[in-house]
Amino acid sequence: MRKERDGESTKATVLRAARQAFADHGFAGTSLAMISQACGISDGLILHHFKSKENLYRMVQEDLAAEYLQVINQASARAQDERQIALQTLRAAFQYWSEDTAYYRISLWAYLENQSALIESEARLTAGLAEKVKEMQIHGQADDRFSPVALLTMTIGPLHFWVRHREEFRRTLHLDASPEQLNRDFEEEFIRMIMKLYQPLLEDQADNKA
Amino acid sequence: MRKERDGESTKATVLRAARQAFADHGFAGTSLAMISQACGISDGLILHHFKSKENLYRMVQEDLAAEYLQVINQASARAQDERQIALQTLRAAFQYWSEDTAYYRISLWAYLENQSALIESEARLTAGLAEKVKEMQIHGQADDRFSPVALLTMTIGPLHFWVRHREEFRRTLHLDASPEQLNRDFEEEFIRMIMKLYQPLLEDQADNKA
Amino acid sequence: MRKERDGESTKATVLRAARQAFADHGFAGTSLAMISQACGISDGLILHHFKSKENLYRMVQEDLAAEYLQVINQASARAQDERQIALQTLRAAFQYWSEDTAYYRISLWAYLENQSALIESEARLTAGLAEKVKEMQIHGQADDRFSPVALLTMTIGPLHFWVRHREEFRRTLHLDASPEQLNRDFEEEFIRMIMKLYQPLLEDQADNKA
Amino acid sequence: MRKERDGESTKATVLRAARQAFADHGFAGTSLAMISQACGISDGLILHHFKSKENLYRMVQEDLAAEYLQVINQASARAQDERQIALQTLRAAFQYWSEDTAYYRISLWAYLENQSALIESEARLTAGLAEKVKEMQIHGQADDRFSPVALLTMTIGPLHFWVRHREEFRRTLHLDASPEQLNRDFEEEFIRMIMKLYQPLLEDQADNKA
DNA sequence: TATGAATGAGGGTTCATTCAT
DNA sequence: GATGAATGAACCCTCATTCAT
Repeated sequence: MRKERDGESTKATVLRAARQAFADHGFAGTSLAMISQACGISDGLILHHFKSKENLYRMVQEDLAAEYLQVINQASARAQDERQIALQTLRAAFQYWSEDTAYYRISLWAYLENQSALIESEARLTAGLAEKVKEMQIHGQADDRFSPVALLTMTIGPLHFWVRHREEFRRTLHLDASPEQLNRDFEEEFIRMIMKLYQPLLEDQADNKA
Repeated sequence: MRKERDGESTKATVLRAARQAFADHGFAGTSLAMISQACGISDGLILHHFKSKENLYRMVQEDLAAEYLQVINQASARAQDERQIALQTLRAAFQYWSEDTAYYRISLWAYLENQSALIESEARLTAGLAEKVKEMQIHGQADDRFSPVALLTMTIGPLHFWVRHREEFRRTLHLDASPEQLNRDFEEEFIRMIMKLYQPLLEDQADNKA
Repeated sequence: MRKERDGESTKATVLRAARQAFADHGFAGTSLAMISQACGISDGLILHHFKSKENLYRMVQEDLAAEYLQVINQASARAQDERQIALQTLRAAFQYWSEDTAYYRISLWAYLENQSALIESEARLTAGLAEKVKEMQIHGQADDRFSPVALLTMTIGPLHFWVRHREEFRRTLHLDASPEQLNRDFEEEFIRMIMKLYQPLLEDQADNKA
Repeated sequence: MRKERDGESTKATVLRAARQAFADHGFAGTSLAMISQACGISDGLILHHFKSKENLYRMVQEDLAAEYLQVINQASARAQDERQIALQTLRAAFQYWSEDTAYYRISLWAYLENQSALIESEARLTAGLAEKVKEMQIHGQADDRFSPVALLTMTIGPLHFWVRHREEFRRTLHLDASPEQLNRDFEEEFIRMIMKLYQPLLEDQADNKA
């Protein structure tokens, strides 16, 4: 059948199918046969290009990490006003995860399966974000009574939680909006909640306290 | 070898080992042989007691769900002051997850592997919590400019995130406290952040706005 | 549950269930669990009474052989006219097989599975029948140009074949009679065919030949 | 070990061994390990080529059905005189079954195990034969006082019975001819019996009756 | 007599991987 | 680059049988 002899396009095809399969079933739950069937490329050839299943998994993860990083970076680059960088980044992350759960799911799988490749990429990202929060605190843009790590946790944690549970919410709480509408609504609420949380103590409040 | 002939204790032994194994490696990643080796009970016997691997998994999940529910209920029962129920529940959940990640991990696995047993138990729990948040809003104990779902997401999401990433934080941010200390510190910070987030608009703030 | 402590009735219950199961699925295809489930008696107890699965199978076969022998003997005993013994026997066999195929099926299984218990009982029966055919030939009641074995084969073979294929005939040849009616019709035709086949050469035919 | 890398020959080898094994022990009684050992091909590879044990069984049956059909068709094609087609077919079937009981046994297994693949092929064959018997009756070559189905049963039934019991006959009736001789003798007797049975009523007999 | 706990072997099947073509 | 034949280990599960109770 497939005799195109184009290694690169073959690899890309495999990576696409593998990403979906790994996202759906994790590393252990995905067999090369599944990927092979999904993209019409014999498992022999898959192994020829990627050495081993584990290596293929790693490449999928690296691909995803790079893609995600790019999305985040582009978002902060797009922000003209420097004060809006944080906001833009947040929105970009939210939208990226909302639209395609592959990254979110594979990142979860990787965590559970102790596959560290993705984890490390995420760790670097987190460290960068923590640094930015600290800067915001220094510039009086974030409440400095909380540690950067704590604020970060309050920021990203809900995003993860939302992506994972939004459908369940819709079902069990009988919310009647469409998934898309629900998502947009939450995004706005989320931004407002984050702003309330981050808002530094107002002077008059500080006075009140005294 | 094993000649105890006590079905109940055998089942308990298996359940304990299975919980650990499933938490560590998920359903697909756990083989009966692993469990068998971990608890010294032949896989034939495991199947004799639990019919199938899937059923064993389900029972592990049911066990966990019941255990967690009990912890939560006991916590809210212990609270003397009615206003503190929410706080107590939050602390109990935080501590339960912090001490033993089995529940958290298996719940994640179940989500990823589309095993619905645990999911449904969680869905019921979430619905109950959303109801409580709504009541808090009615009684003026929570900011009613946000939807209950949104507040809930901002509450539980960070908990999940913390449990999952605390070690990574310690490593990449070079935090020098012990894991236990770090955990206690975060708990306090977390409570304070939640309180800030939930705090209803003060009247004078409302005035300021106007 | 079952605490009647009546070994004999237990054995009988097991034998009944086992006969059906073995008839349906053969020796290899029947598991003790199937029998156990069918009659509500634990497989431990089944083995306690019958030593082994193989022995249980043998007992089922012996039961069947004895039962069949009795039917045949009673038939020939009922025949008042000595000349009708053969006919009665034939009819009895036909009816026994037609009503309950357990004997027929288990006899087939035994043949295929090289389980000799039933085979030997059948062999003795066949030898007896061959002897009777020889006597009929001596008394001028059967065509003596054919060997007893050949006549016997022409007599019993069709019976077996009919029992096995009657349903298939009904289906593929679109015969519209009820199974019971079809069976009765064939029985009569069969008797007539056998009589034609057995009929000794008439004298005038012999003359014609000369 | 096996490094031939010739899929077709491998499949043929497996089919040969499988045919024997299934004929000997039936579907349930045959394990892939048995076949694997018999032909020196690992069960993994067997499954690679045949997908499943059940599918392998089906292919064995299809092979046999095709082979048998060919034998039958060739026999009737060989007959020069049109009146001898029936006879030739009968002889061919008799010889095919006598020489190799694989077809006969597997057909029996299939009947007992309710595996319909072979059954249907046989059903078609039987329907065709019934049609031919009817034609013979129309052309005055077969006694039309009997139904085609009845005549067919009297024809094929004894063949089956003979193949199954000839050895038993030899043993219990102390026949001293060789198996081959016995077989040839029976074939001739069988043909003569069939001819007597099929012979239409002679006119003078009809007269005698009147 | 009766149960069911316990075992160990073997069942069919899937799997990642190797290798000849 | 591409296929699919071939392997062997591991998978879940079923089985007949033993044995403590």
